[in-house]
Amino acid sequence: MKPSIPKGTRDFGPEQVRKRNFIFTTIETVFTKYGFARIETPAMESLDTLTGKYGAEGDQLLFKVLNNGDFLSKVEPSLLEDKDSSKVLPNISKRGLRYDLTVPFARFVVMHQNEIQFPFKRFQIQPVWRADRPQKGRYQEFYQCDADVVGSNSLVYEAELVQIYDEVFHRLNIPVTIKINHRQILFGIAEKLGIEDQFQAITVAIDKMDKIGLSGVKEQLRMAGLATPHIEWISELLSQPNLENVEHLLGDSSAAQEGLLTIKTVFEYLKRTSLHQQIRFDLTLARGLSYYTGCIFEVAIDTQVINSIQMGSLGGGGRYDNLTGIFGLSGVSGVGISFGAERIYDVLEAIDGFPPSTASSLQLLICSLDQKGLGEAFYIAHILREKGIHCDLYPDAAKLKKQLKFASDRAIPYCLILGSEELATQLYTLKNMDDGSQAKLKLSDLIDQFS
RNA sequence: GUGGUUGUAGCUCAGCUGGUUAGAGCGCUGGAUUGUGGUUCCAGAGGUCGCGGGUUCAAAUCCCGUCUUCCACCCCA
Repeated sequence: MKPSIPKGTRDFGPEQVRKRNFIFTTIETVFTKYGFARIETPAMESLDTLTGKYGAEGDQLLFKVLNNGDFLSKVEPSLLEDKDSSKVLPNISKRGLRYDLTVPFARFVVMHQNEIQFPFKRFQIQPVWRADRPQKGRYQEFYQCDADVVGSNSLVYEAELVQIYDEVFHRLNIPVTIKINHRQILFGIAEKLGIEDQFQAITVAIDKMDKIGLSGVKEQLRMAGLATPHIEWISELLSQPNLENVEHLLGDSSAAQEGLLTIKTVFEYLKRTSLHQQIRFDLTLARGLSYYTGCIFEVAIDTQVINSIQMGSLGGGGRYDNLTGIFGLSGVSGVGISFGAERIYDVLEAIDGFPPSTASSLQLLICSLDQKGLGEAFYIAHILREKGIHCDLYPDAAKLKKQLKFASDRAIPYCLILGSEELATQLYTLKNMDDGSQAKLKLSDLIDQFS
């Protein structure tokens, strides 16, 4: 059979793993510095835990795991005849692959609430799975890097998370804009116009601003059934999207007031920190229909600095008031952010931003010209490794040409050559692969040179 | 989920409206150099043309299905 892997999944070779780890360890370092502790949760969760948390569309994108055993025999024959998948599904699948890290985390918090000290700061870097249609930068298996704080309403965490975004992208050397908004400000628009029931339609339309422009948003609102004066009013609001103007136009909405105050407080906290990245209030940021209730964040490439790459958001997050409520623990507020590692990878690849590969961690390769030399090479490798020297031996007494090419291809800086002459004199030929020079050394001198 | 797109040697790609043994560059292997790589020269190996079916005297080429890739929606990281 021809080997293949499922669509939207990937293998990672050594070089890709190195580059990915550069991203992961950078994120981990910063998370840890801010006091977040790493946890891990299983790839599979009970389907009960996952379904209904991501909306009807999200449920469609969940990967379900079939029950073990003869699962069909336990299903009512009438159910099978109806061919209604949604009815049969609960009978044949109890588990699914996690869709994100936030819901499993909420489950974790509720299950371990008695062991956890609040506010609890945790981070998690693990793969998640979505049965989405793949595109470039969108996969069915991909990693998320999440940091969340639960059990506190304090806005210092909003400010901290902004700092984390700032520092991670500074360390990765990617210029970004950190956008911040507040759900209550968006709700204020609907409230002010007295059309609270249209809140979702309004946010979905506004969210597309940077993609389809003001006229496109107006068209969307029209299709959603908003009255023309309302559309014009929203249009005016969107064309003056700085904090002062929004305050002026929305100030008499109580919801918007709360949101505006929150944003101002966060900016106040950040005022005396030296941020490297652009941070901007952005009224058009809406973050879909997800569970956020307070501040929302999104990170995108700073197009003022880099305009050559089209790339969606590199991260997002926000505050959710009652995430653990569905698992029976109410009154726990949380705020969190996520990094899109796959997209960050693509950006770093595009701007050539990865640190240069030290192609080999090996300091030297031991080459032997005959069987006797190979035995000696094995022994010398053992001695050198005991001294902590990174070395390897070519596994056969192949042609020297082949062995040197092997070292050359792997950018190993030195080769030690063991032939009959070297064995007889106990003086080993050390070849510098950079300039081609050679020297004869005793084993003790060799150890001195490399340790 | 809707509409479109892609698949030829290890890699990047040619192959026009169907017509003999499907090509190139790079890479790989061997030799020039029987103990010296990264340069050069010479030679060689390597392909179920994504998979399955159909049309035809004849299919990499046309048709259908399927998988995969990428794109636009939807949504999202």
